[in-house]
Amino acid sequence: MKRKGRSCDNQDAVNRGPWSAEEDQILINYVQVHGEGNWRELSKRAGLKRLGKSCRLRWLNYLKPDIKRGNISSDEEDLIIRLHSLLGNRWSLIAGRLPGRTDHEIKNYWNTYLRKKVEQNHNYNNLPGHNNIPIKLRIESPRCSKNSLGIVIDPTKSSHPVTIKSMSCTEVMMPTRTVNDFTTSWDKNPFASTPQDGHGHCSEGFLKHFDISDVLMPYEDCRFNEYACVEVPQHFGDEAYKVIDAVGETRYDNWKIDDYFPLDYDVGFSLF
DNA sequence: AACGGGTGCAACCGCAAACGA
DNA sequence: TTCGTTTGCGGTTGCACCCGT
Repeated sequence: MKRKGRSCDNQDAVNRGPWSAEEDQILINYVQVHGEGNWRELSKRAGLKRLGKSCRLRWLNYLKPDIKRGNISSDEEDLIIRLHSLLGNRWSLIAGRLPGRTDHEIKNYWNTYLRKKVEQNHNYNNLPGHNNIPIKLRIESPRCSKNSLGIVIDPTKSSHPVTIKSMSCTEVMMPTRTVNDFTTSWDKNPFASTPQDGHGHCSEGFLKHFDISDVLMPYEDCRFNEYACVEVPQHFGDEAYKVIDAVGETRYDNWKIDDYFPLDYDVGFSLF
């Protein structure tokens, strides 16, 4: 890849390379007066010998006033790690959950620092089977009054507890089973005693803890690119469900009980 | 002081989606 | 619907800086 401080190719003295303070000021002044957008035209009108694309990048990642740069806090770091494990390299989505941070900065921070840190983290890199897979999944059911069911598996707890949060569901599903064992009957699900209100609805924000080994069967190296199955009670029949990931994005609109979820960060089951 | 390898950051590239005529 | 343009995104790379030898 060629990149020089000043281009000497035929593009009529288009500046490349690092921005000067003067160029920055021109861009800031112009955007303050005329606003963002139409970057190619903006570049011309502002008298910047830069490609429009370059102006956009410079503004969005460095010059925009509400941008926070540097000093990423441990909380932010933690959030980035969890979101990355959930979303993969979808930097814009990750940045969208860190106010003031840009995808650009997060990407760089990840590539230069966090990735190594995470790779060195034994807990992350040495997940023995399912036990340490943190999962957050929500299934929307047409039978639920508020259409939601959430499951969080927290690997930081020594006993691998699972937290279930059910919000106003008329019925609670047990959503996590791995593919190689379908023998455990639904009746064993720990939600049989889910508290309900007088109208047959589960109480808002209901939480229940139980051991993950009760609900997840061991599956050899069940990590990325493996498959897991979500099992629901028989009486849910062939209805289609909506599957939403931990950040609220719809993954499947018409998920059926026999469908599988790839265990990677593109769908419902994800590290987080 | 000189050199070389490692690191971090900013800028660029290619591609695809979104937009608008 | 088509097609050109703009925008957004993620990956890659150039280069300055640091540090050890």
